[in-house]
Amino acid sequence: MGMNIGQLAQKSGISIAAIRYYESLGLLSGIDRKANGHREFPSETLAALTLIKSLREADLSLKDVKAFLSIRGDKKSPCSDLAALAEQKATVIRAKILLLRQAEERLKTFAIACNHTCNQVSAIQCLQVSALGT
Amino acid sequence: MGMNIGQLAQKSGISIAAIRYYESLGLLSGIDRKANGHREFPSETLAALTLIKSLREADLSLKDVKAFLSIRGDKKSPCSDLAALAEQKATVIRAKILLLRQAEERLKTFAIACNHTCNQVSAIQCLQVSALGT
DNA sequence: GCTACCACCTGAAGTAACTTGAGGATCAAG
DNA sequence: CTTGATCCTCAAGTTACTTCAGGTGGTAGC
Repeated sequence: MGMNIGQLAQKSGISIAAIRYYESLGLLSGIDRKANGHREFPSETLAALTLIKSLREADLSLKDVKAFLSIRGDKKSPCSDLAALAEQKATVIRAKILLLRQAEERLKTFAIACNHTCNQVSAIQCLQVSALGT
Repeated sequence: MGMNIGQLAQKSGISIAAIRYYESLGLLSGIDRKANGHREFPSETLAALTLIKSLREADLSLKDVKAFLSIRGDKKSPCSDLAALAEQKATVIRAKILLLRQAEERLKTFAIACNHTCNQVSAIQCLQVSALGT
């Protein structure tokens, strides 16, 4: 049942150092030590790490992640707390997606404009041709 | 023509401290000082800051931004350098958008699942109901 | 002339989320 | 029994800033 940190890192796709860092922040619980001092993780830790990874990919701070995990761990917390937090964070993500889409669009049209005039003009003229940076 | 740092910050939406930081990294050029030591920025700086902001919103590192700016500033650089860089970064952004969309989707379905069972179960059951974190 | 206040200055330290490095112990294999 | 992989801790480095402390310059009101 118990896993060591290396296996956990491999299965979760999170680095060993990061796992230790999460533990130091109190995001992971129920971690035992073997006689030799090596960590022994319960299988729940993998689920927790997967959740952390998912939330981190959504650019939630570790503070937010901790809120999720602690609400999840607290049997008395009402469901609505989690739902509200999730909805709030989803809104933030939507805003970020919009910003990224704009940036992508700018870069794409910029590259196209660049290629149209390429070999004829210099980079600086290229940038003047496209709308980027103005 | 010349602007002071406060005006620049206001027009660009970038903090005064960040502008000074960008200057310290060599991203901004052509900055004079008045007799009293205050910075005096040429109007081009506003365009540069707008470009920086746009690229930073796309999560490009300041190192990447510097590459953009220096290729732009170098009259000898061929257009293709900039176009290639732009295309490469656009690809990275697309990948990020995908990740964010997945995360948003997960949070949304999670919130819905949560609300369905709300007031009936605790948060931990809520998380078990939804696919999040499994 | 003096005080208040605002915008500016510098240098240093703090923050988030890790990564990297140093130096040492342990374990599994040959 | 030594070699190499894995583990440990603690400290420092990284990125992109923000915040703080302490000081200067310019002007508006009294």
